[in-house]
Formats: sequence, structure tokens, C-alpha cells
Amino acid sequence: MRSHTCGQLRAEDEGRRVRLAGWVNRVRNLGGFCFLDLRDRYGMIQVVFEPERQELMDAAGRLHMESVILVEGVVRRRPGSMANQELATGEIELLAESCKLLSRADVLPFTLEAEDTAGEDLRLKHRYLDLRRPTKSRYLLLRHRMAQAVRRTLDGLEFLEVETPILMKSTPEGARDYLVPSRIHAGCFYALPQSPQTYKQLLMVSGFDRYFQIVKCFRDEDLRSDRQPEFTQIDIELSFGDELDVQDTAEAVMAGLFREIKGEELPLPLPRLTWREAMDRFGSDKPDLRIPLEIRELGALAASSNFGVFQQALEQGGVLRGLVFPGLAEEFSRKKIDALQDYARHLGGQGVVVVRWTAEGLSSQIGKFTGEEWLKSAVAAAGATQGDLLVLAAGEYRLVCKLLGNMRLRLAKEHGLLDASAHKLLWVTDFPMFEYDDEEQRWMAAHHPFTQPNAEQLAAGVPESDLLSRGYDLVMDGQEIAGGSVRIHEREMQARVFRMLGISDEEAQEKFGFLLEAFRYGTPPHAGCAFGFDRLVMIFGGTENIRDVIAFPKTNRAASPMDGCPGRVDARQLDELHLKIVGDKPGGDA
RNA sequence: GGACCGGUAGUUCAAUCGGUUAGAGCGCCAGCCUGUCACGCUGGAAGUUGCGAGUUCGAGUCUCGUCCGGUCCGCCA
Repeated sequence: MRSHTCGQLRAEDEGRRVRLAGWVNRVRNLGGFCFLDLRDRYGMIQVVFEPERQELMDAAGRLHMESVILVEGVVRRRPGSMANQELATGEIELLAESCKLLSRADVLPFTLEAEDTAGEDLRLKHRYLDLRRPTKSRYLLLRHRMAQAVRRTLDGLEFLEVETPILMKSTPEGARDYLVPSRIHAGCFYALPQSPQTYKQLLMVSGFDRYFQIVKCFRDEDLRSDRQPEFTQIDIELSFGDELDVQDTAEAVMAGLFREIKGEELPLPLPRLTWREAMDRFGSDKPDLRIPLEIRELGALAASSNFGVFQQALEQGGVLRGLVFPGLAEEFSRKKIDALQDYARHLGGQGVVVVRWTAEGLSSQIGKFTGEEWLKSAVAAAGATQGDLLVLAAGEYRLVCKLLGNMRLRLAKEHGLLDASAHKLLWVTDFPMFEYDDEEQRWMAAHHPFTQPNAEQLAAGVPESDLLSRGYDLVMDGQEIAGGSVRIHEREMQARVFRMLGISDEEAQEKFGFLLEAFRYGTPPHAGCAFGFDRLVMIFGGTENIRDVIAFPKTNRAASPMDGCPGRVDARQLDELHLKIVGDKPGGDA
């Protein structure tokens, strides 16, 4: 139908007779002349209609924006100074000799502009229109190129791409499952995979000693700007290797992406921090190392502070820590400090204490308890100088880390202390094996229940609360982009970890019996990891909205305004699935 | 489950202290216009102020509820 695409023609094509098809981006009808910008995925070109073909020109002048047309004509150089520098095809134009309307477009529900001018709900309802904008479609192009680069790297390293089931068994640990009722097995359900974790371990038992998959995963949890109910992982597993082999592989994947997408060499190996060190210094298990600020331990000052909150925190086994923000003292008015307090309290606990060191001296809301001398010793211990802002937090270790870690991120972003042009990657290792769940009153796997615990600690009888795992996360610019672990490959060890998690032998047998049985027949030591592919595309694409990098994303309430899912189904369908809706509320429509 | 922000013409926004007929840009419709590229000019049409109650002489504006979108907390092995 078309001989070329809209972004393809250049000055050297002058005189060529071509047929172009695409969308009418804009019509400029000057009366005696009519210009039309024709657009497709590849670019845009100006089509000109001249009065020599009056009827054709009039018809073109009446075209609606976003109608689809086929134009035949001759490429010609634009006269004199009429070239458009902003357009790749700007030196030429197409003189139309015929124009066929392939599909007339109604008036659009919103106008297609470079910026996100229309509301997101409207753009999601008409996602296919939103994706016509090059500023949006470029994310999908990038995603494609990244997926291909990953495949090339892993294929080159002899990793085999194997597909695993989408309909699987529901598992107790982890996120809430999406369930699929079975028609054939009354009262039984499949679950959609939260990840192909057990399958890839079984593939190791099968002897596919290097596996990968770019695969959809599903978790029925509440959404965020970087979380969707269905998302994509680059899933990797290898046999006869340990954490270093997996990390080498993941680094090769990242190096390939940097080379192919950014044209840069990623310096390897990447730096490593233990979980404890990351928490201590940056208040986060996914520290953003683009911010040159570190948390300071100030516990020794608590007793002399004369401030109850600090004193009690230390007495109860907590910590007192501070973070210095260079040069921000003058910028922090009363109002800004209040806003900071609100944010801190929003995160939990009693909030933070702010000490300002301005030209007038030291000031703080706790100055009346501590006195000036104590404030002086605090800023000295924290390494502040005049003009700096010191933020203090006291209490339980993880809460203090969370508070100061969040302050670090927020203030650095707001005040330009973050170099957004750079990328900082690192491995975080030695995660805690378990975390105590107050709600369920039991220990939960911090990573997942197939992660190997630290062998020496286990042999030495270290309590659950202090036990470290052989898990690791890859962090880029403050985001966890991959996580993995050395897996348990011995049945006895796996059973022991299940028991530590409060999973009875019977339940383990019922839920994971197939895996435990597989381990009986010769299991290679294995390890692996999984990248959050959507987040990776977000970082490379420079967006903070995960919906940008997914062709058809869901809203905050896990719905699609475009096709109206989730929707109701016929009574007949329910009958077949042996389901009955109870407590039915109107709202979702079929 | 909780906190906060938003919802006014097709669309993006405005509307003073609660007060006349709810305005403007873009788009749309009609007309004019021979080098535009966000073309320009003239005129016109276009509104259940998300929905439902309440307060009031009077509600886009205040109150309550509800729905939708977004950001965050909880949650996300």
C-alpha cells in the first residue's frame, strides 16, 4: 500500500514518486495552499496541496485530525528558506497528486500533544490514542530494545529461555494470589504465578542448568506509581554456582543494556554493601548512592540531651541518629519544618527533630530541653557546619532508618542534592533471613522460603532474629531492580526452614510436596535472581510512572477504564465454575 | 484498611466573601485567506459544575455521604 514510511524520506529522494500512509497530524489550510502533516510510528512529513488540483486541495482542507489517509505524489525540496529544522524530513515535502481517505476520524476525546495535558483517566480509557503520541510510544520502543538486548546477552551466555505455566498451584507464603476457578475440578482453583520460582528450581533439577525467561507475574496487592498487578520479570536461574555466578550474570545483563541502550560501558564489578551497612549509612535497603549524604550514629548523646524521647529511645534498646543537609538551614522556614514533621509522622513514630544552624546560631524545637551546649555537641558529632540543617530521629532501629532514609531522599530531590544524570548501581547482600510479622505473630521469610540461610550462623545456633540469608538485591538509583538468592537444594534444610516459618510438615507436604520430592532425586546446587523489567525500563526511560512503560496498564484500583475489566460474568459461567456470588454489591458492570 | 490532592463545555483551566445570564485558550461548525509548520482573521455552536442528600432567600463555591482518578502509609515472600 505504501512505498515508504513518514519518517524515511530525505533531500536525496527529491523527484521520487512515493505513496505514504498515516495519520493526519495537523492541517494548515491557507486558502490558496493547504499543508498537512502526515504521521506514523517512524516520523512525520509535510504534504502540500496546490491550487492546480483545486478539488483535491479542498478535500484535504476538510480532513479531520487523526484520520487515516493514503497520499501519492512526488518528493520535492522545499523552496528557499522554508525548511523545518525541527523535522527529520524538514528539508523536503510531498506534493500530493492524489489522496485517499482510508478512515475518517471523529473528533478526539482529547488532543494529542507532546505533554500529558489530558487527564490520566481519559488517556487510559483511550489508551490506543495516548500511544499515538511519540512521547508515549517511545517507552514501548525502548522496552522492546531492552528486551532484545537482554535476550542477546543471556543467549550468548548459554541461558535457555523456557516458558513456565501461567495456571499454577496457590502457595501460602508471599503476596495474595490471583485465583482462577476450575470448571473441571469443582471447588478448586489455579493461581496465577507471583513468580515462576518453583518451576525454575524444578528446571534445575531437570538439568537445564542455565534458564531465563521474560515473564508476566501477578500479585493481588494494592498498587503504587511503580507497581502494577501484572508485571514483567527477567527471571534467571543457574546450577553449580553461587551468588557470585548469579551476580556476574546479572552484571552482564546490565552491561549489555548500558552498551546497547546508552552506548556506555558499565564499570564492573559493581560495589557491594551488606544490608546492615546500607541501613546504617543510608537508612534504606535500596540506597540511592547518587545522594552524597550519610546518616551518623549519635546514640552517645542521648543520655545528656535532657530530652525524654531521646533518652527513652536508648533505654529501650533503640538508637539516636542524625543526617546533615549541607546549606539548607536558611531555606527551612517554620512552615517548611512543619511540612517535614507532617511527612515524618506520616511515616510513623513520633517524627523527627530539626536543628538549624544559621547565621544567628543554633535553633531547634527541642532547644528548651537540651540547651545550646547540647545542640553544639550534636552538630559537631554529626559533622555539620554553619548553614547546615541537621535532622535527628530516635527510636527503634528500623523506624529511625526509615525516617532518616526517607528524609534523605525527599530533601535531596527537593534541593538538588541528587545528580539525576548519573546512574549508581550496587549489590546489597546479607539480608536478614526472617522478619517478624506482628499481625500473624510469626517469623516470615524476608526473601522467600527457598532462600539458603547462612550456614555458619545456622551451625552456631544463632537465633532466628539475627540469622542472615544468602540473598542479594541489585539496586540502581535507589530502586530495587533485581533480587535473588542461593537456593536450598537439600530436602532436610528446606523442611527445617519451613518449620522455622511455622509451616507444619503436613502443610509443607501439601503446598510444596512436589518440590521436596523433586529434591530427593538428585538436585544440583543452584541460585538465581529476577529483575523487575518494568522498573528497569522506567529508569532507562526516565519516568516515575510504571503505566508509561506498559502498553495497557491498570489504574490504582487494578481496573482498566478502556475495556472495563474486571467485569461481571453470566450466571451460566458462574454455574460452570461452581461459583456463587455472595454479598453482591452493584458497582462493577459487565 | 488509612491519609492527602483532584473532578466545571469535546479538552485544559478560570469563576472574588455563598449572589446578575458559569467565562477563556485549544478543538468543533461556517466564512475568508497562495508558503504554512501551534498558520492567521471574522463569526457561531457547545454546560445535569462526577453523583446523591443537607444548610441557605440563594450553592460550582459550605457540610455529609458516595463514585472515579492520582500520590503516599499499611500491604507487596
